[in-house]
Amino acid sequence: MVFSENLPEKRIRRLLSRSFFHEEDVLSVAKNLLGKVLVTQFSGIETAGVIVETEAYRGADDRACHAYMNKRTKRTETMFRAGGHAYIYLCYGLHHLFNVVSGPEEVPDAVLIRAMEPVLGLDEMLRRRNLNRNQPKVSSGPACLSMALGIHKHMDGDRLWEKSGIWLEDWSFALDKDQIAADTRIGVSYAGSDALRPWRFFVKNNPWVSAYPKGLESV
DNA sequence: ATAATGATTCGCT
DNA sequence: GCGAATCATTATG
Repeated sequence: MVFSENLPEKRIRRLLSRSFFHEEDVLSVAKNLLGKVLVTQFSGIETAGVIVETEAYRGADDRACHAYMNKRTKRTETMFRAGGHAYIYLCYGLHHLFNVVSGPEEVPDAVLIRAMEPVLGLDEMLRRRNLNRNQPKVSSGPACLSMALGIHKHMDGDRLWEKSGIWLEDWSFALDKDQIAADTRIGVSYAGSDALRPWRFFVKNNPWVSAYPKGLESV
């Protein structure tokens, strides 16, 4: 499914409420975030994309999660906050990866946002990405997505339920269960058997999804 | 104080 | 496909 082909003239934009991040477990939140719109606004310039790929990370029992075994460090402290905060950290020394904290306070679960389809402020995103036309690599993959939206680790801990610099919206894009597939997460081979968990979720047949498995199983 | 290592991407080959 | 870029975080001494 491609979202930007049939954008309605009149878009009804609703800010995602705080309860969206609280009321369900991290796997459900990861699935529910598909089709939602991630928005940033800096100095009057608004940029946004429809989320098409996510990964769930669960602190309690998931070796791929930074807060595995509920490990508290300076970095993971943000994950222990209540659902709806941004968890942003530097990867490989140069990429700012964006996550949505989920669940109640003290439960260090988060959803990595891996890919989105641009729907607002494309020109600005192309500028940030140093590209001249729309294509998947504008915002396919977590580092590309962050660069397109201007996300930086200094926004770690920001509140996503308020229209400050970064927030989430519902544009009423409907997604059936059979349009969502699950696969193993990317780049977590160090996590042993937890690397096999099918905790990556993505929209089928969307060109911005960063990697497709051999078979496509609906969730 | 030192060393190892990524929830990655890009540009070549 | 491969290697480089590039550094905060973390564990260990």
